[in-house]
Amino acid sequence: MPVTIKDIARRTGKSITTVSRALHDYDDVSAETRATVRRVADELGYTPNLLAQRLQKQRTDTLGFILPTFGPRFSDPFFSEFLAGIGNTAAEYGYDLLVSTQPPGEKELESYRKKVTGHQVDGFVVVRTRCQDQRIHYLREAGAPFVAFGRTEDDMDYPFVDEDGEAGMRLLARHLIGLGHRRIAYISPPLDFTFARYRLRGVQNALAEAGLALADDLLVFGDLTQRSGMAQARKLLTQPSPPAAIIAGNDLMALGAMSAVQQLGLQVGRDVAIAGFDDIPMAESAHPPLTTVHQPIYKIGQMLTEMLVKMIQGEAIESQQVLLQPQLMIRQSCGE
Amino acid sequence: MPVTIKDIARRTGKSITTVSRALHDYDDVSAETRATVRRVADELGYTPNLLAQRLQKQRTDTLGFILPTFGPRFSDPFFSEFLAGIGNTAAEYGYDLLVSTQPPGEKELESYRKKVTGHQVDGFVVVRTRCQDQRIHYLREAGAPFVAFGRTEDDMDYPFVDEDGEAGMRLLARHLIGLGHRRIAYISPPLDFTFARYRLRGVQNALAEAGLALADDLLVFGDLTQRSGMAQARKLLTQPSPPAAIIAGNDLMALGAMSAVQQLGLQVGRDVAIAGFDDIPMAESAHPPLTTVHQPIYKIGQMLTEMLVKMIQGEAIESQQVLLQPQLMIRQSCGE
DNA sequence: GTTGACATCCAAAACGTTTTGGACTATAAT
DNA sequence: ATTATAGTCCAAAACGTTTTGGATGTCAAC
Repeated sequence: MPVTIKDIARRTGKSITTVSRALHDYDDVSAETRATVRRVADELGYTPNLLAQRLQKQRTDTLGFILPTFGPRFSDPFFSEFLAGIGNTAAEYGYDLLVSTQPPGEKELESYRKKVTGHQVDGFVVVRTRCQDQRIHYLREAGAPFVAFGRTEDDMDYPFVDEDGEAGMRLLARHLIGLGHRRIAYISPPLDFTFARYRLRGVQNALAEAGLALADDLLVFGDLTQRSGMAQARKLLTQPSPPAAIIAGNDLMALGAMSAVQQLGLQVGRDVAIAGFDDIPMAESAHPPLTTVHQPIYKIGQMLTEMLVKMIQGEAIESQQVLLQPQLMIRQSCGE
Repeated sequence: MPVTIKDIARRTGKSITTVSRALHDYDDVSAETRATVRRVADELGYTPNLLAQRLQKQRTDTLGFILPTFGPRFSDPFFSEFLAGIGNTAAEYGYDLLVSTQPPGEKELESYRKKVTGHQVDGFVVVRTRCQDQRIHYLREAGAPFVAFGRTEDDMDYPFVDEDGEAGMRLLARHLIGLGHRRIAYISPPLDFTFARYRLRGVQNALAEAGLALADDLLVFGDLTQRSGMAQARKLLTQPSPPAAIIAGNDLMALGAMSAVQQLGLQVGRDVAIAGFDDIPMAESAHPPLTTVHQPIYKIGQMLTEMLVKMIQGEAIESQQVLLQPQLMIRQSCGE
């Protein structure tokens, strides 16, 4: 039923070779033939079978992106913005995007492998790197092109874009210290994420600089969700000697922490300072607006995709490893 | 370099036919041959070339989903949850998900067409239907399997899942009226979205029931983003006679409206009641928690995907058109 | 000793493209 | 009159599978 190149060949009386070449502007087909082939193709409503094209060309013009979903109800604004960055840029370069959702674990690597060896994608965007990241090991070993958002802790010989989370957290913690806070708590994301280690280090460093330390009872762990930010903040605030300021490892948890503060009848910014990291859109319009560290998520998606496409096309890329400098967004959640 | 069925054939001394059939458990290959083929395949690390498989089988085991992004910085928690619903369910049934981002408009339809006629996907999930939806017209005409989240206003002869937004808004508006509010404003999403019409109708009906009417100065339009919710709420509240309650057509705008209220030095729930629609995760932990209408987004993604897969596989589906009954989530943003 | 049934195998076609390596014609240069 | 040179064209191979339609051999039954 669908119209193929063969139909055009039959209709024009030309060979399929000629039709193919006419459609691709080869110069060994006369202007006249090219014109008729084009016309007939239009009349018949021909569109190439991309499967066949790809099988023949041995590339898919498709990028892979596996969304690390934790639990079924998954809703991280971080990822929708990142996805838009990748998706739009991929489209710009004529690439499609094959998206999977897959919680980290056993089957995760299998997903990557299947897509690589099954020739489903030309390359991968890896997101939210872990300290020892099997995905990166595998892709390197398999020789598949890929780029990553984030670093790893071991061998880092691969192209990535990341923001300097350590510097970001240092800025943020210094800001809080500058506001006079001494008891500063930190809600850390799980430490198997590389970014979590950098951010923790940033907090610790800034505190150490000021002669302070991150006491054990002021370091808690959340799972990046708002819910866990709320729970952990409540835990911190109902201690015998609660902190005066709480930094969360990401904005979602910070927003959760703000809820906890308010539920305890306290006022964010006056009674307790709250700060986050990421600067998701929600941060600006939260109440009060959240002090945080900006991360240009959309742009990072863009940069990564451009790098990946260039790698796939064999072009040289200027800088393989980009470390972005963070920008502090001072708003009202830490007081004036 | 990659190992093909031909390599296995050579290694085992069998034909490629036999190898293929051995790998697929046909019963016309001896147990012994099957075993050796399997062993050699494992040794060589064979994985089928999915492109070739698909070309031959004339199906792709891939579902398409085109994300209607508005503007570059796009971040709607609604979609990340929906995407997780589709993605996880698709994976469960062995389907991949091809995601594009594409603002509504000219090129949008071209995206659909290219993926359908190029045999890139077996079917589509269409989201956020419009009153006259070209996408649906096209897919119907092209005979491509698809399901939609939402209805259209004209011909509705296609499989969809939707929530009864009219009923939902009626519940919500009645609730506000029950709380004693008379001047109730509504921030509507653009009316080319079908769901926007239903929701508006729901508000109007409930008001009419109570002998009220939605005055012209109490009906404004936003673009679904938080920013526009804030702007429109500000506009409403700085009028000569501001409303006592504001309903927003979705949660994101409601959250924006809450910000506007607070920025004007008023208190949400006491001075102005605010309500939304969708019940995104953020709604529950907003401050104060947002009264809204629940919409099981993840589950809708699941249901749609299951329907679509069944359609593709030629199975009958029990109900082609599902209209979910809404559930009111009463929280604190409208007072006690 | 033919017939049928069964088990096991495989060559070739097919899916829809692109590319290779010419073939053919007409004109220009020798 | 031969040889180049362009300008057009196309048959066939290739990409890696699956499926079709037998082929071959063995064994039992008649």
